Amino acid sequence: MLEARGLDRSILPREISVERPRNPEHGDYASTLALQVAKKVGLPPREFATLLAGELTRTPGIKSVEVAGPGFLNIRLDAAAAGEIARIVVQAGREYGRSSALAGQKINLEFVSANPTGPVHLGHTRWAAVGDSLRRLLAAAGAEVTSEYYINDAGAQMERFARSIYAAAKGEPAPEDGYAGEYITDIARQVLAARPDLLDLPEAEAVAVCRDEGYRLMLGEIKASLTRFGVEFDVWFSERTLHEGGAIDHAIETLRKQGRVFEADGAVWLRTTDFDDDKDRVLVRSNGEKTYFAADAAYYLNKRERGFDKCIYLLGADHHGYVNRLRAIAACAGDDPDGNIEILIGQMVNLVRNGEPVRLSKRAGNVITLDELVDAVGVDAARYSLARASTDSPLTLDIEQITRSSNDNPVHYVRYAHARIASLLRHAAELGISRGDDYDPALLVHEKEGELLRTIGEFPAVVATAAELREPHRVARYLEELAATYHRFYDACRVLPQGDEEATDLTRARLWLVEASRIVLANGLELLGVSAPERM
RNA sequence: GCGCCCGUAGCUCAGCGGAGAGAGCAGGGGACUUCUAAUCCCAAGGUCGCAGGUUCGAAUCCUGCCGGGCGCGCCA
Repeated sequence: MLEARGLDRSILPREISVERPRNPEHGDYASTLALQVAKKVGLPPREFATLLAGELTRTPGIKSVEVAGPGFLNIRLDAAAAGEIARIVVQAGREYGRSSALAGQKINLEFVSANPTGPVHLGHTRWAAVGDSLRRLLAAAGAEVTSEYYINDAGAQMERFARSIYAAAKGEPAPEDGYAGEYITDIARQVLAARPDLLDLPEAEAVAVCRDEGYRLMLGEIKASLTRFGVEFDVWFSERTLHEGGAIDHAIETLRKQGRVFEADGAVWLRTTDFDDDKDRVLVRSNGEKTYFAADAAYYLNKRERGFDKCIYLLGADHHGYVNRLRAIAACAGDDPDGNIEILIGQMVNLVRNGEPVRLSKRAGNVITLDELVDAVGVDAARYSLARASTDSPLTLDIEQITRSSNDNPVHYVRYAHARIASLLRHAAELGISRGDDYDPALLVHEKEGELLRTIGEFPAVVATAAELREPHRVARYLEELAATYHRFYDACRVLPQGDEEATDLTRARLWLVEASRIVLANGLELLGVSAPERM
């Protein structure tokens, strides 16, 4: 058609996008192609669209193509073609939604990484929920992903932690720069139980015992909390091993070879200002101590040496000042700061209780911890509530609301859809009705059936996009839409026969659609780490 | 002062170049001899912070303001 008008195909965009319009009146698919290229073709958009429509209408499976508005192409499939998606979903089962969009990428995904000096609190919990979903998403998109927790067990905070436990063991208040909170007292009690001789030891030795035992106990508690939350880490990486194994010296050497290391004022610096950082960073202090930043650099280089093409960091907004310096580490090492390293910043989680904002402080004793949140609302509601919001926005959770009523959480709406399907399928089994092998999609002509088919067909694209953009909340929002579409279908279309009626071909066709819907709901919830119940 | 993020319905938040701007909750009115009414339907609710610009088209991109959050150590 283009050639007939003396035009070259190069006027077409590299990718022709066909999208699913929000408004069902705009067809099963819609394209803005005519609007985009009409000017180059030299025709009014509507006229060009009409030509395209004529071509498309001759394509098998397409029922109609109409031109709307300024030149939109609204495409409708015939029922048989549209219904094929249910067969695809049922046959793919748990695999439906997986893709190879990110195949070949070896990704290191680091998140939570809470200091082993206190319990996992709410800010970390947001990352636990989002990070673990992201891990599942990246894997579903075909990436080879390793989840990793960086344990900051080498700095001065470990010393403050140890002295805080020691003070508690002696029944004294926490040191001024120490950690307060009941968990310190609990740990002190456990340390005393394990080492009844603790208070008889020389102070330096006792503090060392408190540090080692406290660390072991605290890390165990953190792991237990995360495991209970359904979050798995492939690697628990100790900062201390970087110091002890000479990795920091090795890193400094590597950076020095790149010509980015210099000495000034008796300290060793990395010239991060070569790459967008506000100021250069100290690697080795004038007193000979290596900085936390030096460990960060060594850690990044260690990941790269372990073969990861892409190192993703999930950090809280209170650490966003680290973004440029971390990127600068990669750049100083000769890596691509836009490719080998990727830093995601999540905004704060605020809590409201009785109308009063609850401030979060790790030092204070009244922090909301992961365990407390889970005790209050359960794993499913907690994970879902945290994962359904974009991490770009600060999130306010109302403790009273999510504690008070489970119905206030969209997670129940989605899970209920799954339970409702499971119930229907049980009922079908009791009646001896099965969907059979002969699926006739042409029978699914009801408007609500069409909407449901279109929605389940979107799932793979949602998963791939969510993985590429690192935005798990897209999956949650999609599931809410799918659940709503299913509930509307259920309301409008009777599936099983009533009374003395016999099962028909339509009954069986709808059972295919119902099973396909169940599969997509289950696969989507799995990506969020939320359970899909058989009954509620 | 500099940097990052956010300002969309009463509240919590989606949408981030396309077609009267959406969901959940709260509040109003309907639908249960139901395959789970934990649902559905209807009505109501918005100068998409403000002002310019780019575009056939802007909540969406650019610039500048205004408001809010968080950061800017030879701390970790």
